[in-house]
Amino acid sequence: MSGTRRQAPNDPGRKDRILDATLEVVARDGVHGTTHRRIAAAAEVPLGSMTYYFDGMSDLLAQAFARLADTMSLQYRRMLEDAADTAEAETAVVDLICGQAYATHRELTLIFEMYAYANHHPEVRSTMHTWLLRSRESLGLHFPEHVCRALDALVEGWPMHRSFDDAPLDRDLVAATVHAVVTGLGGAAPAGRA
Amino acid sequence: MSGTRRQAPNDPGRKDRILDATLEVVARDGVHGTTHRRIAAAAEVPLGSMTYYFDGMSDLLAQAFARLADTMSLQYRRMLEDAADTAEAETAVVDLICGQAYATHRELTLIFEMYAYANHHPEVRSTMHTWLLRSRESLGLHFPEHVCRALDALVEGWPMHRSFDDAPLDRDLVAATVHAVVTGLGGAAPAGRA
DNA sequence: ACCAAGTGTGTACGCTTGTACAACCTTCGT
DNA sequence: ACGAAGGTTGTACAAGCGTACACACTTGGT
Repeated sequence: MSGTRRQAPNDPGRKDRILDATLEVVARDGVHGTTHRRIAAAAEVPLGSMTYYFDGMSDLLAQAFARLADTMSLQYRRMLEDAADTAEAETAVVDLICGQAYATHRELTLIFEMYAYANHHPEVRSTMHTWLLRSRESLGLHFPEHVCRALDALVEGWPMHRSFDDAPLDRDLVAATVHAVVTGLGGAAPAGRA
Repeated sequence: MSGTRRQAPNDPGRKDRILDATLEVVARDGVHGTTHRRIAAAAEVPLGSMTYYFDGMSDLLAQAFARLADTMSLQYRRMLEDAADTAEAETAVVDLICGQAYATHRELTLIFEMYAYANHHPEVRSTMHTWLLRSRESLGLHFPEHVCRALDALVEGWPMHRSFDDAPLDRDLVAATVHAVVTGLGGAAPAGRA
């Protein structure tokens, strides 16, 4: 009457360690410099584990990126959940953009890699799409739909500039812009929409 | 009295054709799937030409991406030069975002690849930086500095969403957002700046 | 017509890669 | 205590890679 499972894994949690190591290598060397061997070395597991736990390189990267998307989505949502009113929500959005806690340099690098990779791998592309929807949903806790779209574009685009610009982001400018979008778009959808 | 040049190239313009082919392959297979052999096939030149014209793969990609940045910068600038007043400039920005003429799907894919690659290659990173400055300069033809920064973030971020969202971009919403940013930030810099 | 001199190329080599798999090891039910 | 079943790994291999380079070709000056 014992279950089908005869033996527990020798090293539970190893799969997760490999996924973490994958993101580490991708952040350091880019997808184009990521190999099974480097990941194995980073995770301190034998090479054979790569094919044992994952069905090839695409599968490995797909799962690693899914993990990244999940982590980021959760942070995103939490920051907006913690806001009590619209004013605090605006501040949260500014924080997301300025990246004190949200998108560190490492994470930004990973996001770039994921974007690029997603364009050539439908499975990752769909993960990306879900992430997008989740972000919008989080913003939706405080703002109307059309404002969410505009804000999310800012949250996406501005940190990217931060990544290639020497000058640090001007927090006051970001705050002013967010405020302009929120109040400027008003409560109603723009002309031409239902 | 003849110059130092003893012989003209047999096939002038081949270097450019290789660069174009490189972008073609990168757009199709991503940087991680780009090889000398595929580029050579796409450009219909022998494999030997790769090492003859370029000093390795990094050099090749760096020059190809520089070409891309140049093309895009020029389009960007032209659209803003053609605007006669601020209202037309706003429309131009909306066009840039909605991507009728500016960032096609192919170009967007290439930009993603370049972003990702730049994070691991200082030379490309600096190309990226120059591009950023040129964009801002183009916007500067019509808008004050701080507005340029906000607008450029939108031009960057929104098309990225377009790339992963099924629903087409809502032009009216984009126009309303651009207008909100331009008028909302007003003529003066936000508090806290000189 | 011919000869340098520079342009262009086919091929070969050493290396790294992804992946498979036979052998080993750990655990659990008995 | 022990066998069997499934978890785990070291190693091997074929494929594909970047790169170098000896050779062939094309051209311009005379």
